[in-house]
Amino acid sequence: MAVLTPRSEDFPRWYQDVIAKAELADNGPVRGSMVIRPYGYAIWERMQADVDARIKAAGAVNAYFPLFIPESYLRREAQHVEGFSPELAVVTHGGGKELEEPVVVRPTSETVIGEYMAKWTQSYRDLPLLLNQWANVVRWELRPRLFLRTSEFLWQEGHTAHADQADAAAYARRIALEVYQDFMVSTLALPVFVGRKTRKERFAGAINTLTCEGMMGDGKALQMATSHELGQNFARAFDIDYLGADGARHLAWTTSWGSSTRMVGGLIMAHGDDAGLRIPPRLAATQVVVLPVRDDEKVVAAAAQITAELKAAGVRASLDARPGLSFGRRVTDWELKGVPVRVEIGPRDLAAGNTTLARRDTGEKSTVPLSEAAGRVQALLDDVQDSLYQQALALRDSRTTDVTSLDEAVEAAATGFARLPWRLVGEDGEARLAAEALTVRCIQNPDGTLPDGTDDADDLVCLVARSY
RNA sequence: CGGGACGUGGCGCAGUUUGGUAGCGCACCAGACUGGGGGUCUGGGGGUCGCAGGUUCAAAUCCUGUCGUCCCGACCA
Repeated sequence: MAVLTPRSEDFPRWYQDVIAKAELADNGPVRGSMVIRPYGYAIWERMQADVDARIKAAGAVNAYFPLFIPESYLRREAQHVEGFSPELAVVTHGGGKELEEPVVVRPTSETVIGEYMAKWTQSYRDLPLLLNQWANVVRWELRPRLFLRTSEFLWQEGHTAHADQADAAAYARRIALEVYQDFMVSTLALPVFVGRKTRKERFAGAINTLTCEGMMGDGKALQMATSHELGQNFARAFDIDYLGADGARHLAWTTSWGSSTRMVGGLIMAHGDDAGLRIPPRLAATQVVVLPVRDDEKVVAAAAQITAELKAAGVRASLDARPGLSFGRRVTDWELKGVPVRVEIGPRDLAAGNTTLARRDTGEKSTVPLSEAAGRVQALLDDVQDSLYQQALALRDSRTTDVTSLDEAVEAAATGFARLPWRLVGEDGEARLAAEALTVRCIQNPDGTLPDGTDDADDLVCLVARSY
């Protein structure tokens, strides 16, 4: 009687089981809405704190813009409104009356922020203007999946204005690499392919979209974050211009970039196993749980002491001495929740002056003297962080196949990613792939780095996969 | 919007064919024994059977209508 549906049997079902059993989220009352439970929200808060610090390190500052946007704003940028219209939630009534102009619930904030950027940008001295906001957005979804695709989700959206295209392009690139990729690699222990989206897959209104694509446990791709060069499209629509040093008026160049609660879904699917979630130590709100094996005064006292020592050493540790729950039950609970390391202590350990350390990533256990426990735990946490990354990387490498034709790509993408020269695909190829439920996830340089600009140089490669 | 299924305690389901006054597993509550990988036992609480009509002595079950949900085909962090 397994706790969860095995991943190999039914991956989507496994995903839902993990969310329910680890108490991450529930469906909301309105179809497509999501209730994020405390344990799931704690994961998001840790992600937020880390991403927020990186955004600030990149020079952007936080602000807040309204949830309601005049419908007319959306219309000002043709591609933008075309891209978002089908998924807009529109408010037609307020205060008991029909509104003269409907307002939309923001699906993203380029338009309102553009309006204010235009006010705030007078001189070249006001640039670059680097803004970010943490907010909820609404995109009415027909096929909701908790964390991955819900009608309302939480995210961070950055919006910047620059004096010239090169500066805007460099910033969009910097965000993709230094904020998103580095966060995913260093904190989420998740390797990502960073590349450029095809013209077809671009954000509505962008001239270039950069993406971080992760591989999930079933070989499907998940777009984990995106960074867009918006060219002068929004600057033109919202009159974001400035007086240059040359005394002439110039149109600004803008960017936008976002990462969302979808990353929680990526975390689950990239690292989870048949026993539940596996949270990388650097992300985990609880890094270590200390479990007394029996409800015995001495054992519990020893467990409490280890917990205190760990905390004093800077480890995020907690004690689980809940009476009435068997040891096995508590172990299973924390495995489901993905806590990286367990410290177990029972009468036998105590008599020998030992404690048992168990790592979540491999299940491996070791016995160490009580006096050394705190120090060993620190080292173990570093090990788990590294090992989760290596496991995710090994999976991705083993399921990424270099191919030389579209037919081979279709075959390889049945189980993972196919990499092939972009010139073999092109827009016609994309249409053919779409018929097989496949998409070009991103375009890269042959060495896997992010291409500069948007030119279709001859040697570019692309990654093709099924995706969420 | 086109095709398929389903609505029965919190969750998952049986019961519907052949009407007889609602049951199982998990979860929950109380107590006891337990505790080195989802423990056992005893007792207990909780359901207008989606909704509205109708047929009948009697409806979860039959009839009509209605609402909702889920799955499959065009977009998306």
